[in-house]
Amino acid sequence: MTRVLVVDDDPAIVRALVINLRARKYEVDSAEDGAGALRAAAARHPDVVVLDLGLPDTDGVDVIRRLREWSRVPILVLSARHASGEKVQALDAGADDYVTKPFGMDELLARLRAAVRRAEPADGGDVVVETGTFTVDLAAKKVHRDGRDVRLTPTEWHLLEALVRAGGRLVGQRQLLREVWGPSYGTETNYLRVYMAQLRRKLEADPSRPRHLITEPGMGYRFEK
Amino acid sequence: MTRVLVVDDDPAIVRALVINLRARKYEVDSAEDGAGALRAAAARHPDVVVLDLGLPDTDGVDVIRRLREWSRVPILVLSARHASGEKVQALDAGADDYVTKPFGMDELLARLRAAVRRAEPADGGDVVVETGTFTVDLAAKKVHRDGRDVRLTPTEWHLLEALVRAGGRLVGQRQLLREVWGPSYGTETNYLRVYMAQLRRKLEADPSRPRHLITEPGMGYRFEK
DNA sequence: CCGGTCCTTGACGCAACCCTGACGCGCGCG
DNA sequence: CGCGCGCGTCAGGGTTGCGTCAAGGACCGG
Repeated sequence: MTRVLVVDDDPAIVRALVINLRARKYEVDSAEDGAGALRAAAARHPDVVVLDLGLPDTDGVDVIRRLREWSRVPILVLSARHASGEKVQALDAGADDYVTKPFGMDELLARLRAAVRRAEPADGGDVVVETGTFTVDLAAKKVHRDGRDVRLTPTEWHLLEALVRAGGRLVGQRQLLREVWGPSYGTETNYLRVYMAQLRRKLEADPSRPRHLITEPGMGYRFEK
Repeated sequence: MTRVLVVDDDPAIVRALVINLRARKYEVDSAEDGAGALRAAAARHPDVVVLDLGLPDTDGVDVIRRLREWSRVPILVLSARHASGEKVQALDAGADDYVTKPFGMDELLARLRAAVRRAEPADGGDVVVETGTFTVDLAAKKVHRDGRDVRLTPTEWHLLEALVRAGGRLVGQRQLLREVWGPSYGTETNYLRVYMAQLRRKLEADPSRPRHLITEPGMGYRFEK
């Protein structure tokens, strides 16, 4: 879950933001001055900071600078000042975006999404699924087993991907055929038999007794961790 | 030097931006419609795009989406519309920032600096990638091998860069073609064969048995350390 | 005007992949 | 008990995809 730190000395604005963000499944912390903001940022490591420039104790730009000394968290500045000098200062100090009050909530949320989205892929969001015998990396399109890479043909990979993406649920033969071979297929269940066998030969410890690539007779197939 | 692509159908705005940017030592390209923008982006690989939403040929949001299919270049949207719906659309399509006309030049420049600054370290996590046989310096655009520089042609470099930037993930042939040759390509897989062979000849210890520039038959290519 | 570099394009051989048909087996049902 | 059905296995043949080489043309600098 994405964690947001909201910093503003106006309780009304904090409340409005907290309610809106929580409703959208963000995890929200808040602070009402610069010192509290820096403390909260250090303690909670938010994924994005919404920062009002007009704080009671510190100059907002100074808060940005202090934050930037050790963190790259996206900072979205909120300010009542329209003067371009303020904006330039804040942005050059390390802010990522600058929104003037009064602001539209949906615009702010969109800017927030943009800021978070940008920061994400740096971490590397590969989806890896592990079983007792092998490992599937959906992002890298790689399969690992016993410390070695397993070579899969395109069709084999598509089939495995469709099963793994289903996340343990049963996938009907029709659906499987459509996903892998295209929408005009649906009855060629022999394809499934052949390629499931090949997958099991490459991935299962005992291909004749599959533990992860399970067939549900008459219905379809299922991937189990 | 930072390369900027300016897209606007109003010559006055383009001229103003070009002059201001050039004065600040940016390298500037420009386009006046969506098609030209996509072409220029593919050909020149800008570090940031300034994009007007009101283009004559294409919907601006569509340009963003097309760009995002193959590129992560920061996009700064310029628009005369203040409606928040437009902003949300553009930002969610993949834009990084949204500025309404008329805009202050210094504010725009500050937002541009912010966008570029953000993008730099994201790519530059490991600017230098080493393998057992050769070294790729993404920042300096140089390849080292056995203590000497390897001379790569522009196309060879683009291809290598696209693979290395993927960080071990498989890159599909379509995507590779689009990133290197531009969005209008996608089926010319023979290009890939020729240039992969040249890269392997220059970089692999045994070009006929590549260890780092791997082909996954029917799917794409992969760079491995 | 000439030489070199780089990109594009075509042809060819070879390996790998996809499809297909045949067979065996277990199971349920008539 | 015989039969049909669904599934797993195997092997062969047509086709595709990949690597390689070489030639033609555009572009640039001398």
